[in-house]
Amino acid sequence: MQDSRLTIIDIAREAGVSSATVSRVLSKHPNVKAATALKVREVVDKYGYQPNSIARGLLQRQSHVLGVIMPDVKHPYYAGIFSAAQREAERIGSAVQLYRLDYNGEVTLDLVRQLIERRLDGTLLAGGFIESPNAKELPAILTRLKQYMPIVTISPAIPGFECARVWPDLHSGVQKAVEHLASLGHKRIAFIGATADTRSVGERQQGFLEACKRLGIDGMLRYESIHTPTAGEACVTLMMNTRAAADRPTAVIVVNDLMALGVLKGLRGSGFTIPDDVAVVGCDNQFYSAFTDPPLTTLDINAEELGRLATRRLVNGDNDPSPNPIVVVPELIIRESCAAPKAAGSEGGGGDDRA
Amino acid sequence: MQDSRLTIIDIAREAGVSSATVSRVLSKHPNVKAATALKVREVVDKYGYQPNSIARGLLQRQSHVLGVIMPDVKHPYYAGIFSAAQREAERIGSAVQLYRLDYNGEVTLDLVRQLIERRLDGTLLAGGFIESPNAKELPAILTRLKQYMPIVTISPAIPGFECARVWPDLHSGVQKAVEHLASLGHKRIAFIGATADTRSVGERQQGFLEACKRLGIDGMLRYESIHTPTAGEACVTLMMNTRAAADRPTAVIVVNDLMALGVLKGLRGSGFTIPDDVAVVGCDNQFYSAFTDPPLTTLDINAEELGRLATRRLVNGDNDPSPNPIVVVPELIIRESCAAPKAAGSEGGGGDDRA
DNA sequence: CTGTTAGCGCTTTCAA
DNA sequence: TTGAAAGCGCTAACAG
Repeated sequence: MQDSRLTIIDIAREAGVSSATVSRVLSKHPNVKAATALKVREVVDKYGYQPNSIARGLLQRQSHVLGVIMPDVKHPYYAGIFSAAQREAERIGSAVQLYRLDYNGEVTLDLVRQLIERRLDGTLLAGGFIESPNAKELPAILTRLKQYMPIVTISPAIPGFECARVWPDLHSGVQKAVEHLASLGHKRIAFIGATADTRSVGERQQGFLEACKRLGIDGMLRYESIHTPTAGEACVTLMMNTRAAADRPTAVIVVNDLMALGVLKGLRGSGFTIPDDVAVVGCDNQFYSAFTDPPLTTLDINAEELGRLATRRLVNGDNDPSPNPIVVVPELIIRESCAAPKAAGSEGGGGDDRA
Repeated sequence: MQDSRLTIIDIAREAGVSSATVSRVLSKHPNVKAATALKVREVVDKYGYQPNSIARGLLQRQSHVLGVIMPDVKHPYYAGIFSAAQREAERIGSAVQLYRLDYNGEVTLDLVRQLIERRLDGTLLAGGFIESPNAKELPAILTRLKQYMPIVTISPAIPGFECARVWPDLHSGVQKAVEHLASLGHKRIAFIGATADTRSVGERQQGFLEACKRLGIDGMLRYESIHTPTAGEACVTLMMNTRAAADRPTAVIVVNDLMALGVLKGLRGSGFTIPDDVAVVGCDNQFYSAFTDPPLTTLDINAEELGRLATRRLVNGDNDPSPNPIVVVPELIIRESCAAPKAAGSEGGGGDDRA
């Protein structure tokens, strides 16, 4: 832990040149005689000298660090975004720092202060907190942050604040799911995980409702703002066992794959066969979704692509002052969790003994 | 993007004091008259001045940044570690940067150079690359890195390199799994995902083999160095359909939960009932493991705890010069994927029509 | 092609 | 209790 005290001046002295020359050699500046460069490199290698990028950053006014703010990297959706951001940053020699913000936490002045003090080269924000309708101060805080560095969000438009955005077209994505189900013959479909809290969910709901209306489908919303497997299990169990067979949906669309995991389990636990008794569509296309029982038909919103595009945009920010959002179109991945509904009137699954 | 040019000198001038005084106020140094401090704060607030932590870092020789090097944050195990590292770092006002290294990539001089140039306050390493037996240069490279900053690894001991470590006791953990299966009456157990490449797997294998020997169990190793669901599905399908019912294991232990996902699917696909035809134990206790079909009995190696302890150790590094590894004891989470084997000689599941 | 010089924005003795 | 001054390690004119 001592070598780091070696400075460019020591190297310069040892090589019999000035620090400016060493600097030029190190940054591959052309105007250096080959012989001089060689000698400097020898000394650098001999002592294992490593320039201090903090000092360089101070002078050049950039840190070569990008910030990423999200609620939970453990969630595969965010992990995908973060991972992609890291790879993009790596390509241009930058590092990414992670900052956490609870799902419903507000972007606080404190967090913003930290980002600014660290003089990050840019910040990427993703997560429900951006969409929270009760985050009154959000626009002001983001506006402040934006005075100091470029910002890109993976989010719907934020009223009162403009910046570069990347966002999946959930609205039309969910419509694809409904159309798929309709083409299979479903007439009663439930959307599980509806909530008024986040706009990303709002877009899904709205797409769902519109498609149902257009296609003459009885679409029902099941509200549940917590999108965990546990919540999904409870929610679907209640829904199915609480109503007569004729009133039960023959298909469900779940707000995300994580919650769908619980829906699948709840359905199996109540004796329903998937997809025969009830078809299930998820949203996210997580790595595990091809291995559920049965493999889950789901909407791929391509988190990594979102992260990649957002980071790229952040990095090219200056070329691109105030542009339209980049829209990523989700793709419906058809697996085995959907089939045609059983003929109306026949047994509605194993749920009857419970109702 | 202009305000950041405001420096401590501007504030000092505006407040009619020297920059030293502003500095003292900002860092809550006691020797400042209350009135002076107040005036300074007023000016700071008025202009929204934000100190430059890069400049401060240059002087104080620390960046308040920790580096985390791992193969893939998208993998829930690594995501857990990284997330925990972030939280721990946050507590002490530090940020975490992610650096990626492929599973079998070597820790290169280039990566190490970057860490040193950025003058990180410490580095946390986790992942198979640390364990690769063919990484001949690893000790030398890590030794170099360690000259510049504290290092903690989440790994088995690295021959030729000493540093603080945190590691789960996989050896005894897997024994618990075997014991559980033995107590259920299993006599033929397979370990899926064996490999000579990584020592973390080696420890599992060894624990498995020892427990089998001790308990008089016919333990078989299925080699497969790629631990994906797809590989698990292929591996188990081959194993089960390739041998007569009497030779098939009645239980399998899978090297991790991710691969177990595929094993479960392969087994179902071949017509085996879980747990009656074959019991399955995973390893990791991922968030999805409670929601597989059936819910997976698994060894919880507690990635977040590993990450938390490792980070804490990194931060307290100086108090703790060259200590023993911290060992985390995994816990067997019993769910529904294991049961007693069916009476010997009875139908071995749906696999027969294939053998 | 190379050296001198003047900082980048902050902290920290040392004196006052 | 405060200020002056000397850097932290590097880069970027500007001369030469």
